[in-house]
Amino acid sequence: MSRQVSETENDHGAADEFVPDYLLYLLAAASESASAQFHAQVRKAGLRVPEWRVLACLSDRDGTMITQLARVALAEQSRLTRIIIQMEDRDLVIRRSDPKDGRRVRVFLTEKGREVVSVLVPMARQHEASLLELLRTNEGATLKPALKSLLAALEENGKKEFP
Amino acid sequence: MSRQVSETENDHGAADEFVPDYLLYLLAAASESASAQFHAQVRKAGLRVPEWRVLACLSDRDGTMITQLARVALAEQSRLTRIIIQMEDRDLVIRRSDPKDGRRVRVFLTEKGREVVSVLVPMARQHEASLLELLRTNEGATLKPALKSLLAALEENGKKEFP
DNA sequence: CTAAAATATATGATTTTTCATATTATTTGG
DNA sequence: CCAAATAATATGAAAAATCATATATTTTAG
Repeated sequence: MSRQVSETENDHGAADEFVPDYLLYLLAAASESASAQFHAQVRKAGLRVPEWRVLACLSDRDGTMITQLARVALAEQSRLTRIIIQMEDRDLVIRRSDPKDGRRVRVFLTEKGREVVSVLVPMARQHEASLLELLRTNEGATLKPALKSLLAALEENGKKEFP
Repeated sequence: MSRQVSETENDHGAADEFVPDYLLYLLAAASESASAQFHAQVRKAGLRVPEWRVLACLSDRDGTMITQLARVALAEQSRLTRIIIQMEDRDLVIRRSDPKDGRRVRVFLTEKGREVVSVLVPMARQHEASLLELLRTNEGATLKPALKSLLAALEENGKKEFP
Protein backbone atom coordinates (compact mmCIF):
# COMPACT_ATOMS: atom_id res chain seq x y z
CA MET A 1 0.00 0.00 0.00
CA SER A 2 1.55 3.31 -1.10
CA ARG A 3 1.02 6.48 0.88
CA GLN A 4 -0.60 9.55 -0.60
CA VAL A 5 2.04 12.03 -1.83
CA SER A 6 1.24 15.72 -1.89
CA GLU A 7 1.54 17.51 -5.18
CA THR A 8 4.11 20.04 -4.07
CA GLU A 9 6.26 17.54 -2.24
CA ASN A 10 9.00 16.99 -4.78
CA ASP A 11 9.79 13.35 -5.12
CA HIS A 12 12.83 13.74 -7.31
CA GLY A 13 14.00 10.71 -9.16
CA ALA A 14 10.79 8.76 -9.36
CA ALA A 15 11.60 5.40 -10.86
CA ASP A 16 11.15 5.68 -14.59
CA GLU A 17 11.36 9.40 -15.33
CA PHE A 18 13.72 10.80 -17.89
CA VAL A 19 14.63 14.24 -16.60
CA PRO A 20 15.81 13.48 -13.05
CA ASP A 21 18.48 11.13 -14.35
CA TYR A 22 19.49 13.09 -17.45
CA LEU A 23 23.08 14.30 -17.42
CA LEU A 24 22.42 17.70 -18.99
CA TYR A 25 19.68 18.35 -16.47
CA LEU A 26 21.88 17.27 -13.58
CA LEU A 27 24.71 19.49 -14.76
CA ALA A 28 22.52 22.55 -15.28
CA ALA A 29 20.57 22.04 -12.07
CA ALA A 30 23.68 21.38 -10.00
CA SER A 31 25.35 24.44 -11.45
CA GLU A 32 22.32 26.64 -10.74
CA SER A 33 21.71 25.30 -7.29
CA ALA A 34 25.32 25.22 -6.18
CA SER A 35 25.86 28.77 -7.42
CA ALA A 36 22.73 30.31 -5.95
CA GLN A 37 24.02 31.27 -2.54
CA PHE A 38 27.36 32.57 -3.68
CA HIS A 39 25.86 34.50 -6.55
CA ALA A 40 23.58 36.18 -4.05
CA GLN A 41 26.70 37.36 -2.25
CA VAL A 42 28.13 38.58 -5.52
CA ARG A 43 25.04 40.68 -6.11
CA LYS A 44 25.22 42.03 -2.59
CA ALA A 45 28.73 43.16 -3.45
CA GLY A 46 27.17 45.17 -6.29
CA LEU A 47 28.27 42.93 -9.14
CA ARG A 48 26.46 40.83 -11.64
CA VAL A 49 27.63 37.28 -12.11
CA PRO A 50 29.55 37.83 -15.35
CA GLU A 51 31.24 40.83 -13.76
CA TRP A 52 32.46 38.70 -10.90
CA ARG A 53 33.70 36.16 -13.42
CA VAL A 54 35.59 38.84 -15.29
CA LEU A 55 37.26 40.04 -12.11
CA ALA A 56 38.16 36.50 -11.10
CA CYS A 57 39.63 35.85 -14.52
CA LEU A 58 41.64 39.06 -14.40
CA SER A 59 42.95 38.21 -10.97
CA ASP A 60 44.36 35.06 -12.56
CA ARG A 61 45.62 36.87 -15.64
CA ASP A 62 45.53 40.60 -15.76
CA GLY A 63 45.37 42.00 -19.27
CA THR A 64 43.21 39.24 -20.70
CA MET A 65 41.51 40.22 -23.93
CA ILE A 66 37.76 40.51 -24.45
CA THR A 67 37.31 37.31 -26.44
CA GLN A 68 39.06 35.23 -23.81
CA LEU A 69 37.11 36.88 -21.02
CA ALA A 70 33.92 36.03 -22.86
CA ARG A 71 34.94 32.37 -22.93
CA VAL A 72 35.71 32.18 -19.23
CA ALA A 73 32.75 34.30 -18.17
CA LEU A 74 30.51 32.13 -20.35
CA ALA A 75 29.06 35.18 -22.05
CA GLU A 76 28.79 36.32 -25.63
CA GLN A 77 31.41 38.62 -27.02
CA SER A 78 29.12 41.55 -27.71
CA ARG A 79 27.65 41.24 -24.29
CA LEU A 80 31.05 41.11 -22.69
CA THR A 81 32.13 44.21 -24.56
CA ARG A 82 29.25 46.10 -22.98
CA ILE A 83 29.89 44.60 -19.56
CA ILE A 84 33.51 45.70 -19.69
CA ILE A 85 32.47 49.21 -20.67
CA GLN A 86 30.11 49.36 -17.71
CA MET A 87 32.81 48.03 -15.43
CA GLU A 88 35.19 50.65 -16.73
CA ASP A 89 32.59 53.31 -15.95
CA ARG A 90 32.51 52.02 -12.38
CA ASP A 91 36.28 52.06 -12.22
CA LEU A 92 36.65 48.32 -11.73
CA VAL A 93 38.78 47.78 -14.84
CA ILE A 94 40.51 49.75 -17.54
CA ARG A 95 40.86 48.90 -21.22
CA ARG A 96 43.99 49.36 -23.26
CA SER A 97 44.44 48.31 -26.82
CA ASP A 98 47.28 45.88 -27.34
CA PRO A 99 50.33 47.67 -28.79
CA LYS A 100 51.35 44.50 -30.67
CA ASP A 101 47.92 43.93 -32.17
CA GLY A 102 45.61 46.89 -32.43
CA ARG A 103 42.51 44.75 -32.79
CA ARG A 104 42.84 43.40 -29.31
CA VAL A 105 41.55 45.18 -26.24
CA ARG A 106 43.31 44.14 -23.07
CA VAL A 107 41.47 44.56 -19.81
CA PHE A 108 43.25 45.33 -16.56
CA LEU A 109 42.11 45.51 -12.95
CA THR A 110 42.09 48.93 -11.34
CA GLU A 111 43.06 49.34 -7.72
CA LYS A 112 39.37 49.24 -6.85
CA GLY A 113 38.79 46.15 -8.96
CA ARG A 114 41.70 44.47 -7.23
CA GLU A 115 40.23 45.27 -3.82
CA VAL A 116 36.84 43.90 -4.75
CA VAL A 117 38.21 40.68 -6.14
CA SER A 118 40.54 40.23 -3.19
CA VAL A 119 37.47 40.07 -0.98
CA LEU A 120 35.40 37.87 -3.27
CA VAL A 121 37.94 35.18 -4.12
CA PRO A 122 38.38 34.11 -0.49
CA MET A 123 34.61 34.09 -0.12
CA ALA A 124 34.36 31.90 -3.20
CA ARG A 125 36.99 29.52 -1.85
CA GLN A 126 35.17 29.23 1.42
CA HIS A 127 31.86 28.65 -0.29
CA GLU A 128 33.42 25.98 -2.47
CA ALA A 129 34.81 24.25 0.60
CA SER A 130 31.38 24.24 2.20
CA LEU A 131 29.90 22.74 -0.96
CA LEU A 132 32.44 19.95 -1.01
CA GLU A 133 31.74 19.22 2.62
CA LEU A 134 28.15 18.51 1.67
CA LEU A 135 29.30 15.55 -0.37
CA ARG A 136 30.42 12.27 1.04
CA THR A 137 34.18 12.45 0.85
CA ASN A 138 34.64 10.02 -1.99
CA GLU A 139 32.09 11.80 -4.17
CA GLY A 140 33.57 15.18 -3.38
CA ALA A 141 36.94 13.89 -4.44
CA THR A 142 35.69 12.61 -7.80
CA LEU A 143 33.43 15.46 -8.86
CA LYS A 144 36.00 18.02 -9.91
CA PRO A 145 38.24 15.57 -11.75
CA ALA A 146 35.23 14.18 -13.58
CA LEU A 147 34.11 17.66 -14.63
CA LYS A 148 37.62 18.51 -15.77
CA SER A 149 37.83 15.34 -17.82
CA LEU A 150 34.49 16.08 -19.38
CA LEU A 151 35.55 19.60 -20.28
CA ALA A 152 38.87 18.43 -21.68
CA ALA A 153 37.21 15.70 -23.71
CA LEU A 154 34.65 18.12 -25.09
CA GLU A 155 37.39 20.51 -26.07
CA GLU A 156 39.28 17.76 -27.89
CA ASN A 157 36.06 16.72 -29.53
CA GLY A 158 35.38 20.26 -30.69
CA LYS A 159 38.80 20.48 -32.31
CA LYS A 160 38.14 17.34 -34.32
CA GLU A 161 35.01 18.83 -35.83
CA PHE A 162 36.67 22.04 -36.96
CA PRO A 163 40.23 21.05 -37.81
CA MET B 1 63.91 26.66 -20.58
CA SER B 2 60.17 27.13 -21.24
CA ARG B 3 58.81 27.32 -24.73
CA GLN B 4 56.96 30.37 -25.98
CA VAL B 5 53.20 29.89 -25.67
CA SER B 6 50.89 31.71 -28.05
CA GLU B 7 48.29 33.96 -26.53
CA THR B 8 45.30 32.25 -28.03
CA GLU B 9 46.48 28.75 -27.23
CA ASN B 10 44.44 28.02 -24.16
CA ASP B 11 46.59 26.47 -21.52
CA HIS B 12 43.78 25.60 -19.12
CA GLY B 13 44.68 24.83 -15.59
CA ALA B 14 47.97 26.66 -15.32
CA ALA B 15 49.44 25.77 -11.97
CA ASP B 16 48.27 28.40 -9.54
CA GLU B 17 45.19 29.92 -11.12
CA PHE B 18 41.92 30.15 -9.28
CA VAL B 19 39.27 29.89 -11.96
CA PRO B 20 40.28 26.68 -13.78
CA ASP B 21 40.00 24.66 -10.58
CA TYR B 22 36.95 26.40 -9.11
CA LEU B 23 33.95 24.14 -8.69
CA LEU B 24 31.32 26.69 -9.72
CA TYR B 25 33.29 27.45 -12.87
CA LEU B 26 33.71 23.77 -13.66
CA LEU B 27 30.02 23.12 -13.17
CA ALA B 28 28.90 26.06 -15.29
CA ALA B 29 31.46 25.45 -18.02
CA ALA B 30 30.79 21.73 -18.16
CA SER B 31 27.07 22.36 -18.34
CA GLU B 32 27.48 24.91 -21.15
CA SER B 33 29.93 22.90 -23.11
CA ALA B 34 28.21 19.56 -22.71
CA SER B 35 24.88 21.06 -23.70
CA ALA B 36 26.06 23.02 -26.71
CA GLN B 37 25.68 20.38 -29.39
CA PHE B 38 22.38 19.03 -28.22
CA HIS B 39 20.92 22.46 -27.70
CA ALA B 40 21.83 23.25 -31.28
CA GLN B 41 19.69 20.28 -32.30
CA VAL B 42 16.88 21.55 -30.10
CA ARG B 43 16.96 24.89 -31.87
CA LYS B 44 16.99 23.16 -35.25
CA ALA B 45 13.80 21.44 -34.11
CA GLY B 46 12.34 24.94 -33.70
CA LEU B 47 12.43 25.04 -29.91
CA ARG B 48 14.25 27.15 -27.41
CA VAL B 49 16.02 25.36 -24.60
CA PRO B 50 13.45 26.04 -21.88
CA GLU B 51 10.73 24.88 -24.27
CA TRP B 52 12.50 21.57 -24.75
CA ARG B 53 12.83 21.29 -20.99
CA VAL B 54 9.13 21.89 -20.55
CA LEU B 55 8.27 19.22 -23.08
CA ALA B 56 10.68 16.77 -21.47
CA CYS B 57 9.20 17.47 -18.07
CA LEU B 58 5.68 17.01 -19.37
CA SER B 59 6.62 13.74 -21.01
CA ASP B 60 7.61 12.58 -17.52
CA ARG B 61 4.54 14.07 -15.87
CA ASP B 62 1.80 15.46 -18.00
CA GLY B 63 -0.26 18.10 -16.26
CA THR B 64 2.60 19.61 -14.27
CA MET B 65 1.85 23.10 -13.01
CA ILE B 66 3.69 26.25 -14.01
CA THR B 67 5.69 26.67 -10.81
CA GLN B 68 7.01 23.15 -10.98
CA LEU B 69 7.85 23.48 -14.66
CA ALA B 70 9.79 26.61 -13.82
CA ARG B 71 11.86 24.68 -11.32
CA VAL B 72 12.72 21.88 -13.70
CA ALA B 73 13.25 24.15 -16.70
CA LEU B 74 15.49 26.35 -14.55
CA ALA B 75 13.55 29.44 -15.55
CA GLU B 76 11.73 32.12 -13.63
CA GLN B 77 8.03 31.78 -13.08
CA SER B 78 7.00 34.87 -15.02
CA ARG B 79 9.20 33.83 -17.88
CA LEU B 80 7.79 30.34 -17.87
CA THR B 81 4.25 31.69 -17.92
CA ARG B 82 5.08 33.50 -21.14
CA ILE B 83 6.89 30.53 -22.60
CA ILE B 84 3.89 28.30 -21.96
CA ILE B 85 1.59 30.84 -23.61
CA GLN B 86 3.83 30.89 -26.68
CA MET B 87 3.94 27.11 -26.72
CA GLU B 88 0.17 27.01 -26.50
CA ASP B 89 -0.02 29.36 -29.49
CA ARG B 90 2.12 26.88 -31.40
CA ASP B 91 -0.09 24.03 -30.32
CA LEU B 92 2.63 22.21 -28.38
CA VAL B 93 0.79 22.30 -25.06
CA ILE B 94 -2.58 23.25 -23.63
CA ARG B 95 -3.34 24.87 -20.28
CA ARG B 96 -6.18 23.92 -18.00
CA SER B 97 -6.80 25.35 -14.60
CA ASP B 98 -6.84 22.74 -11.87
CA PRO B 99 -10.43 21.97 -10.84
CA LYS B 100 -9.31 21.29 -7.27
CA ASP B 101 -7.30 24.49 -6.95
CA GLY B 102 -8.19 27.33 -9.25
CA ARG B 103 -4.87 29.09 -8.75
CA ARG B 104 -2.97 26.33 -10.43
CA VAL B 105 -2.57 26.08 -14.16
CA ARG B 106 -1.84 22.58 -15.32
CA VAL B 107 -0.02 22.15 -18.61
CA PHE B 108 -0.61 19.20 -20.90
CA LEU B 109 1.10 17.98 -24.05
CA THR B 110 -0.91 18.20 -27.24
CA GLU B 111 -0.64 15.51 -29.87
CA LYS B 112 1.89 17.66 -31.65
CA GLY B 113 3.87 18.27 -28.48
CA ARG B 114 3.92 14.57 -27.84
CA GLU B 115 5.29 13.92 -31.31
CA VAL B 116 8.03 16.51 -30.93
CA VAL B 117 9.16 15.21 -27.56
CA SER B 118 9.02 11.62 -28.75
CA VAL B 119 11.69 12.53 -31.28
CA LEU B 120 13.81 14.65 -28.97
CA VAL B 121 14.03 12.39 -25.95
CA PRO B 122 15.71 9.56 -27.88
CA MET B 123 18.08 12.14 -29.38
CA ALA B 124 18.86 13.37 -25.89
CA ARG B 125 19.50 9.86 -24.64
CA GLN B 126 21.83 9.18 -27.50
CA HIS B 127 23.67 12.42 -26.98
CA GLU B 128 24.03 11.65 -23.29
CA ALA B 129 25.48 8.25 -24.10
CA SER B 130 28.03 9.85 -26.41
CA LEU B 131 29.01 12.27 -23.66
CA LEU B 132 29.54 9.50 -21.16
CA GLU B 133 31.66 7.65 -23.68
CA LEU B 134 34.00 10.61 -23.71
CA LEU B 135 34.85 9.95 -20.08
CA ARG B 136 37.03 7.20 -18.86
CA THR B 137 34.60 4.60 -17.57
CA ASN B 138 35.22 5.11 -13.90
CA GLU B 139 34.74 8.86 -14.16
CA GLY B 140 31.62 8.46 -16.25
CA ALA B 141 30.22 6.18 -13.60
CA THR B 142 30.83 8.64 -10.78
CA LEU B 143 29.73 11.88 -12.39
CA LYS B 144 25.98 11.46 -12.28
CA PRO B 145 25.85 10.06 -8.74
CA ALA B 146 28.07 12.89 -7.54
CA LEU B 147 25.84 15.50 -9.16
CA LYS B 148 22.76 13.87 -7.69
CA SER B 149 24.32 13.85 -4.24
CA LEU B 150 25.24 17.47 -4.58
CA LEU B 151 21.72 18.40 -5.63
CA ALA B 152 20.18 16.38 -2.84
CA ALA B 153 22.51 17.87 -0.27
CA LEU B 154 21.79 21.39 -1.49
CA GLU B 155 18.09 20.74 -1.26
CA GLU B 156 18.42 19.48 2.30
CA ASN B 157 20.54 22.48 3.08
CA GLY B 158 17.96 24.84 1.65
CA LYS B 159 15.24 23.34 3.84
CA LYS B 160 17.30 23.95 6.97
CA GLU B 161 17.55 27.64 6.20
CA PHE B 162 13.83 28.13 5.69
CA PRO B 163 12.22 25.67 8.09
C1' DC C 1 53.36 44.56 -52.29
C1' DT C 2 48.49 44.05 -52.48
C1' DA C 3 43.92 42.14 -52.38
C1' DA C 4 41.34 38.99 -49.97
C1' DA C 5 40.58 36.48 -45.84
C1' DA C 6 40.62 36.28 -41.09
C1' DT C 7 40.44 38.26 -36.45
C1' DA C 8 38.90 41.34 -32.62
C1' DT C 9 35.82 44.49 -31.05
C1' DA C 10 31.78 47.56 -31.31
C1' DT C 11 27.04 48.84 -32.27
C1' DG C 12 21.97 49.20 -33.65
C1' DA C 13 17.76 46.91 -33.50
C1' DT C 14 15.14 43.38 -31.79
C1' DT C 15 13.92 39.95 -28.70
C1' DT C 16 14.31 38.01 -23.98
C1' DT C 17 14.49 38.25 -19.22
C1' DT C 18 13.85 40.17 -15.02
C1' DC C 19 11.69 42.77 -11.29
C1' DA C 20 8.13 44.38 -8.88
C1' DT C 21 3.59 44.05 -8.32
C1' DA C 22 -1.34 43.07 -9.56
C1' DT C 23 -4.86 39.61 -9.69
C1' DT C 24 -7.23 35.64 -8.35
C1' DA C 25 -7.84 31.65 -5.41
C1' DT C 26 -7.10 28.97 -1.25
C1' DT C 27 -5.74 28.26 3.72
C1' DT C 28 -5.33 29.42 8.27
C1' DG C 29 -6.28 31.39 12.85
C1' DG C 30 -9.48 33.51 15.72
C1' DC D 1 -17.57 32.42 9.10
C1' DC D 2 -14.37 36.18 8.29
C1' DA D 3 -10.01 38.59 7.87
C1' DA D 4 -5.48 38.09 7.12
C1' DA D 5 -1.92 35.36 5.32
C1' DT D 6 -0.31 32.48 1.77
C1' DA D 7 0.01 30.63 -2.87
C1' DA D 8 -0.16 30.48 -8.05
C1' DT D 9 -0.16 32.94 -12.06
C1' DA D 10 -0.11 37.10 -14.95
C1' DT D 11 1.48 41.53 -16.56
C1' DG D 12 3.75 46.23 -17.42
C1' DA D 13 7.88 48.53 -17.48
C1' DA D 14 12.70 48.33 -17.39
C1' DA D 15 17.06 46.00 -18.01
C1' DA D 16 19.76 42.75 -20.28
C1' DA D 17 21.04 39.55 -24.00
C1' DT D 18 21.23 38.24 -28.74
C1' DC D 19 21.74 38.65 -33.66
C1' DA D 20 23.48 40.45 -37.53
C1' DT D 21 26.55 43.38 -39.14
C1' DA D 22 29.84 47.39 -39.19
C1' DT D 23 34.52 48.88 -38.30
C1' DA D 24 39.29 48.47 -37.69
C1' DT D 25 43.43 45.72 -37.77
C1' DT D 26 46.38 41.98 -38.95
C1' DT D 27 47.56 37.72 -41.75
C1' DT D 28 47.80 35.17 -45.66
C1' DA D 29 48.27 34.00 -50.60
C1' DG D 30 49.56 35.12 -54.88
